[in-house]
Amino acid sequence: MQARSGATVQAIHEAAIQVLLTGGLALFTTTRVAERAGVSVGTLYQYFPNKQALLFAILLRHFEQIAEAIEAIPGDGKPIAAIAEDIADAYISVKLARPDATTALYRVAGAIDQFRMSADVLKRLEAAVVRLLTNAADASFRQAEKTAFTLLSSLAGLSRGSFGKLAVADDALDGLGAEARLLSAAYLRAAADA
Amino acid sequence: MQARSGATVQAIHEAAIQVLLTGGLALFTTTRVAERAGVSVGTLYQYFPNKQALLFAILLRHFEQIAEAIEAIPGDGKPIAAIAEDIADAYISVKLARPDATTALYRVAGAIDQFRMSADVLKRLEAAVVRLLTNAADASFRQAEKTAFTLLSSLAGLSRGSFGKLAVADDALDGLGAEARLLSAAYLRAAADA
DNA sequence: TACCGAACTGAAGGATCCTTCAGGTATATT
DNA sequence: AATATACCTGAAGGATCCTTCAGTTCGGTA
Repeated sequence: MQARSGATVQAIHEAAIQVLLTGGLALFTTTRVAERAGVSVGTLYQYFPNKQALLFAILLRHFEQIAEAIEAIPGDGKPIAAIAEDIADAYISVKLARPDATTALYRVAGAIDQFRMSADVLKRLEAAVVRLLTNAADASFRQAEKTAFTLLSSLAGLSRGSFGKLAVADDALDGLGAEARLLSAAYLRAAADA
Repeated sequence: MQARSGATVQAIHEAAIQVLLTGGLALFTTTRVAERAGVSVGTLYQYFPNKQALLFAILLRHFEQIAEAIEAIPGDGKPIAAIAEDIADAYISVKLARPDATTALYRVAGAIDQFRMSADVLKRLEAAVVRLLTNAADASFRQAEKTAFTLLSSLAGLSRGSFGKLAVADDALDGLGAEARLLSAAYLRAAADA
């Protein structure tokens, strides 16, 4: 009995991403999403109180996936260089796993007050990085929170930039992983206490 | 005779930023912008063919300001460390000069197909950075374009993240300049040919 | 089979919004 | 002062869109 509804939510979720991908925010319509999901608008509203909530839900889930990926990194005292690459890999791998979803979500980001609505997930993300920094074998961080924030923000920027460029250059994603590792390692080395 | 219209365009421009700042994209309405600018909707449509064009215009101008700031950096062979800090300073200073405008524009970014609509300015930005990298006294860059892109993207991410955090933390901008310099210098050092 | 609740449908209400255009007002020129 | 030109006004047309809800279908149960 739950099977039906579960599949429906999943379908709506997926349809939302597709609609976002094809038409952007401007054509992101509850009716259109429902249609694409193969259900009626009424059904959509049975699972999401309003349009914003739907938008927020898919954004939230994406952040959670990134958080999970970073939390899954073993925390035993590895050298900072290794940690840096692990974080970069975790971050980028989630983005690359669903390039379409990633692209779609970058279009929503502006419309939603990201920090006010998903401050918890962002904190969780930051905490996951802080934990890794703190456990580094060969370095310590006086301002681990700030360092984690800068690292995550810059990785986000690089990712966003690369996916954005995809619209005009097919090879925009080439070497993204390598650049992310380079950036991550360089910054963490520099941010560590001398 | 041109004075009137010039002031009007300027007023609309400014009003657009304010409206964006108060209500976000959802409440960004041609009528509202016109009202805030102290003119009628008809006047707005005399200078901008449609809503998107207005949005695009303010986004474009912002990018141009950043490009100008980076192009203004002297290109004589300075060490890479100095160049890195110059770039970071130029970038961040534009953002900090009008924090409200910056915040407002980050909300538009998603709605507009950034790369398709302003590819020229972005290329110009990238070229300005490439020029500086090429003229560095103590380093050479095999892939100057890619390095410039990564640098700019990561700076954008850090800036965006910090301004976004402003909604929940008043001191989010503290130390932004220092972090940007640290990030920029660390990455460029690492990206330079060994 | 008859019944019940969960899940789903989709037309319609109510609210904006974008854009146009016929007409008004200010400034400059002759 | 009269005329031409540049600017500006704002009501209204036309198009969506979000959201609701009375009614229908489906899966399981007695």
